[in-house]
Amino acid sequence: MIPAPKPTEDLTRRERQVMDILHRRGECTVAEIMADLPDPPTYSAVRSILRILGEKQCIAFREDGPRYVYYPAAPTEQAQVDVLDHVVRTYFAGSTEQAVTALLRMSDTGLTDAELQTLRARIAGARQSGR
Amino acid sequence: MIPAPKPTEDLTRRERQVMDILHRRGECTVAEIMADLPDPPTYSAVRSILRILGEKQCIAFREDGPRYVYYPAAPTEQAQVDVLDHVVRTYFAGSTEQAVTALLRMSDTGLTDAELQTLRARIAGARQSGR
DNA sequence: CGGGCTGTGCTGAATTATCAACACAGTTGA
DNA sequence: TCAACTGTGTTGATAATTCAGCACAGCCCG
Repeated sequence: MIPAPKPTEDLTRRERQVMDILHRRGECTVAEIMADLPDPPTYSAVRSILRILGEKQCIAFREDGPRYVYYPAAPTEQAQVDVLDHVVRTYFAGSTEQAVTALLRMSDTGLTDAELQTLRARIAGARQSGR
Repeated sequence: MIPAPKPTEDLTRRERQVMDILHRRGECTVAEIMADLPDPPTYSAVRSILRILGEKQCIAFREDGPRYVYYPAAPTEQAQVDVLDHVVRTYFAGSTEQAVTALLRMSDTGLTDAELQTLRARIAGARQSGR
C-alpha cells in the first residue's frame, strides 16, 4: 500500500497556509515561509509544521548549501487540476462553463458581457459537436 | 465596525468541510451535513461546529418546521469570486488565462488542444483591443 | 394519554494542532 | 582559531479544536 495518497482535504489551517505559500513561490526556505505567514509564529513553530507536512507526504525538500529548501511533493500541474476540480464541484455545481464565465468576468481581460456570451456558446457548441 | 468580515482563510479543517458541504447543497439540515462529512462524527459534534461557524458569521439558519436549515451567510456568487481569486493567485501565478486553459482542458467540453489554443488567443486578443 | 423519536441547548472532556525552548552542528569572517 | 551567526533535531507545554453526553422540548402514532 502506498504510504499516503495525499488527502489535500485533511490539512489543518496552518498546514494549508504553508502549502499555499509553497505553491505560490514554487519553493522556499523556512525564513521565507515565516515571512509570508499571516500572524507569523516562531521559526521553530514553522519547522514543526513542515515536519508534519513531510510526514504526510505533502512536501519534499532538498539541501541548498547550508539550508533546506522546501517544495510541494506533487507537481504544480497536478495541484492545479485537483483544486480546480474541487472548486468546480463545490462552488459551481460541477459546471465548468459557469466557472469559466465567472473567471473571465471577474478578471481584467477586458471582455464584454457580449463576448462572454459568445464564449459560452462556443464552449457549449464545441461540447455537443465534439463528443 | 462590522462584527467580523469573514476570514475564509481562518477556518479549521472541520469548519471548512462543513462550509464546502453547505456551498455544494445550498442549504441543509444537520443530518444531511453529518451524512456528507468524511469520517462522520456524532450529531452533537456537528452541531458544535455549526455553532462556531455561526459565531464567526460564516453561516445563517432558518427554521423549517421542527428543525433548523443552515446555509452560507455570503451569497454563492461572492464565495465564487473569493475562491477563484485565491486559486488564480495561489496556483496560477495570477494568470487568469492559464486558469481558464487548465479548466477547459481538464473538463469534458470536448475541446481539442487546437481549439484551446484558439480560445487563449481570443482571450488575449480581446484583452489588448478591449482595453 | 404516553411512550418512542427527532431535534436542540448546554456543558465538559479528550484528542489534536500549534507553538516555543533548548542543545547541537556547520559556516563565516576577523 | 574561535566567537558570532544561521540553521536544524528534538522534546515538551500551551492553546485550540473536535467531540460526546445529558437534560429538555415538541411531534407522531399507537
